[in-house]
Amino acid sequence: MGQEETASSCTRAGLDGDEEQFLPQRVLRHWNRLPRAGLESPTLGMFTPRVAEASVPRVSGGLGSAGERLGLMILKVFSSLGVLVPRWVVGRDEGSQGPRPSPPQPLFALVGRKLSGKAGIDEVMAAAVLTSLSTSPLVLGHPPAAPAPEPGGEVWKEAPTMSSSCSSSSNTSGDWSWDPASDRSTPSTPSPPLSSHPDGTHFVFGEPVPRKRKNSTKVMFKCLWKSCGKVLSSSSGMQKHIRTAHLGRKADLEQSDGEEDFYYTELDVDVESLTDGLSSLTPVSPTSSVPPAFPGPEAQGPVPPVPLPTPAPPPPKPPAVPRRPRGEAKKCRKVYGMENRELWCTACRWKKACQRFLD
DNA sequence: CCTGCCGGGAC
DNA sequence: GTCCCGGCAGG
Repeated sequence: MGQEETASSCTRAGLDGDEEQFLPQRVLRHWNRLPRAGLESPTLGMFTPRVAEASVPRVSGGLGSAGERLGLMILKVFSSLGVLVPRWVVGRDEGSQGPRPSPPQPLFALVGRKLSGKAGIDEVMAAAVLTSLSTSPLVLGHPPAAPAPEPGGEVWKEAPTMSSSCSSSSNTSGDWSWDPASDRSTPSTPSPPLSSHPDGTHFVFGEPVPRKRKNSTKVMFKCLWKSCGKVLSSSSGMQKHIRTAHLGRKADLEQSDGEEDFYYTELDVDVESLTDGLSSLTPVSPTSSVPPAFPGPEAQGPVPPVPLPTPAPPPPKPPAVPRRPRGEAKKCRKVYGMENRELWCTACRWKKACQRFLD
């Protein structure tokens, strides 16, 4: 069947599923094609794409038509990447009610300060915005529901909303869009400053990252293929690995179409940690690793000491986990009967909690 | 007794 | 990791 067609259409309409994690390399590729005017390269691993909406850049800061062209450029770049520009990038909402939570200072202002107007500046600006985005917050967003059109601002549906073939398996893990409401509800989300810091450091989620690589770090290449995670020290080696191990191609393929690039990413590896093994290489995912904001009573305050269990007497059973109450729903056994055991969900077949008919 | 599923063992 | 089953608890 048209597996590749489906994949490519998903890529165009927006990344989904497994494809999501491959974005950083794509961003980098675009980055590499742009004139960069001495700008830093984008920080990898900061993109978790999800197409939800696009909005037209409304230029703030009096950039005028240059800013508009920049906006179009950015959207062009992002649309070709299959990524949409989150709302805060384009600096909307200046007239809306209430102060915006934090980060969304329009990037245009930043870019406008950095660069003077010249022919061809659009691409440079777009590159700069890529840089800025690469250090921008990744906001866990709402599901790709209909975005509320911005009154007074043009709303640009650049990329189509995700096609049905792509959205069917949509989940919330990679949603990527600005949602002021949800942002307000997550006060613990660090409000990252925009790309450049006066002292020349990049901030990634509040963590200052040295602009220059330290001597103790080494660039490694991590395979992003599902459940692979292989780390190699050379990109060519990684490409070879992906070609042979995952793409089923010949290792000595003289000319590759570059597809391998989608399946690995760079890592800055602390050399010292290498001596402890590579197990700690898993890149910190800005989305998944952020603990849910539980402003509970013990959220602040001193960290409780390690709960040392009282020296337990030998035959004592830990208090049993409370059995989950029996649900109302009929489970596979009941629905299909013992004679149709092959129709049961796996869990039911294993006498585990039913996965098909959840309570 | 029937049902759901926890805990644990085999592979 | 998958797969299986003894046995327990609730109905």
